[in-house]
Amino acid sequence: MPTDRSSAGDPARTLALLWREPPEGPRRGPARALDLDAVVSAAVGLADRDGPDAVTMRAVAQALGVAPMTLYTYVPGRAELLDLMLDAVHAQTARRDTAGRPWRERLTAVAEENRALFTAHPWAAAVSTLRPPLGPGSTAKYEHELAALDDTGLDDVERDDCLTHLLSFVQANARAVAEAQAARRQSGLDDAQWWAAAGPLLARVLDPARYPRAVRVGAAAGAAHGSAHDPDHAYRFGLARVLDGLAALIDARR
Amino acid sequence: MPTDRSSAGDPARTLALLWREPPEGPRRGPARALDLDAVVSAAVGLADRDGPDAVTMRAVAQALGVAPMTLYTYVPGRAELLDLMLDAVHAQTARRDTAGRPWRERLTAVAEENRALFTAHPWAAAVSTLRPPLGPGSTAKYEHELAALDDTGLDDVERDDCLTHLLSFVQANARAVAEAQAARRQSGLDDAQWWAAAGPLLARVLDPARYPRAVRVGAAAGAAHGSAHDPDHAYRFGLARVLDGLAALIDARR
DNA sequence: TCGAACTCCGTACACTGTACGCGGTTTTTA
DNA sequence: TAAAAACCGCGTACAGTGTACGGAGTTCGA
Repeated sequence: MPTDRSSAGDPARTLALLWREPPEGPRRGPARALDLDAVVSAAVGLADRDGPDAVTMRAVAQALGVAPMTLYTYVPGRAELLDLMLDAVHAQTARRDTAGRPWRERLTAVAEENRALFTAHPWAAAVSTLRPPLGPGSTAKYEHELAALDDTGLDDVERDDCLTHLLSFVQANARAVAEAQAARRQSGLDDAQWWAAAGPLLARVLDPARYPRAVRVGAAAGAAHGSAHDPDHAYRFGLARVLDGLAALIDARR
Repeated sequence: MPTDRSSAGDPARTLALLWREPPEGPRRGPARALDLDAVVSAAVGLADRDGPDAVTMRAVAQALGVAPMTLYTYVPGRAELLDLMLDAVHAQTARRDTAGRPWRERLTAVAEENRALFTAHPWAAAVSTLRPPLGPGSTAKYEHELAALDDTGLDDVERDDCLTHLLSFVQANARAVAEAQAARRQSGLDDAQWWAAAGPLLARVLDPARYPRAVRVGAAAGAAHGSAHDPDHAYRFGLARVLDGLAALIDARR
């Protein structure tokens, strides 16, 4: 009987994989054909190209030229694979050195780096970050990002709060982008086609007398950016607001 | 041959359902056993109790005492059902009248109302709001929330920007709550059990020399709120920051 | 009166994650 | 040196998902 007890959802097992800690004791049996990194990077490649839903165990296996069940000797299950994927891309993110620059510029760089991550890996926005993988990649990322809050006069708890707030904003924005992408992929309709189909009915049903502000503001917003919602604009607007909000806290501290 | 062309993903069809516009022309065939509201509220009940994944077509059908395929005479598919569910709960949200109060109080009320919505219906945070259902419920909600930005000196586009920013924050926070709930439901581990299992390995691997800020700040944050991440605290902190950020814009306008 | 349109729905299909167990390979132990 | 134990790869199978298709029964307009 293997020493594996209820493998799925075991935090220790997942962490051991994240940190690439080989199970203690001597190994027997035939040499492995693959290694964990190969599995993870095949999955990342799939997700980058075809979206998060493309990461099925069968698809990853096929990309690697093995049978689906073979993956389970490398990874306890799909959920853990996603954790590993996230930590892997966290490890690869560019980290600008902004030491000595003003805090606003440093935090802007952090936001930009995260935005770049989500641009390169849109699926990453969709996987939960609440309880982050806590692997080497995520930890290094966290360390780097905390450095941007050095010399702000904030205490440790506040630094975590500020960083969480900033990253949560960037992630929310990235999710909006990813959802728009997914919606287009599934429906096969771009924004113009959607409005062409929906417009007549909406015009009949959106009574300006009943919804004066909604109709007016909706039309203005739609005209300003080309579409109903422009995530790029929302990012620029939102980032400025977030930094202004943090400024009220940080500049008061010193 | 029915007049239905490629029913799934047809915006006009979905909008007609949202606004409860009966298809034109006379109806034949036997009287319907259910109506759309019954289907939607059965689905909402299921989601409220058992989470969004519990809303399967088979489960909804069983709750209503009909065969699964029967649902498809009321709703084009699961995606549209989710849109209808969202619009339904949007229609039911409490809307405080804060006319005459200062803008900060009005926006706080809007945030609070949305938070209450997500508390009552955690699944709602998970469904995309990028391109909102645009049904009567969502439209009335939008109208109400825009009223909170009356007399702020902002132009129409800015009002939409500000509201989107605020709501996006509240939704991101609600998603964190929902994800934590889902993680607990699936793993069967509460926060203490997770740390008990993960702690030893983390202690060995999180080298304070390599990750000085991460270890220090992580520990401080974990000690401050009981757990690794406290969404309640994040909400209070974040809302204050968001309002401060908007203040920099609004107070400059007048 | 008859066909069209509509009802509800049984069956079937493609797809998912993954439990179980088998045969072969390698290392450790007796 | 032989047996046992642990491991690899993986074929098969199962429960679950959304939903396409088409049939049987019902109601209405022509």
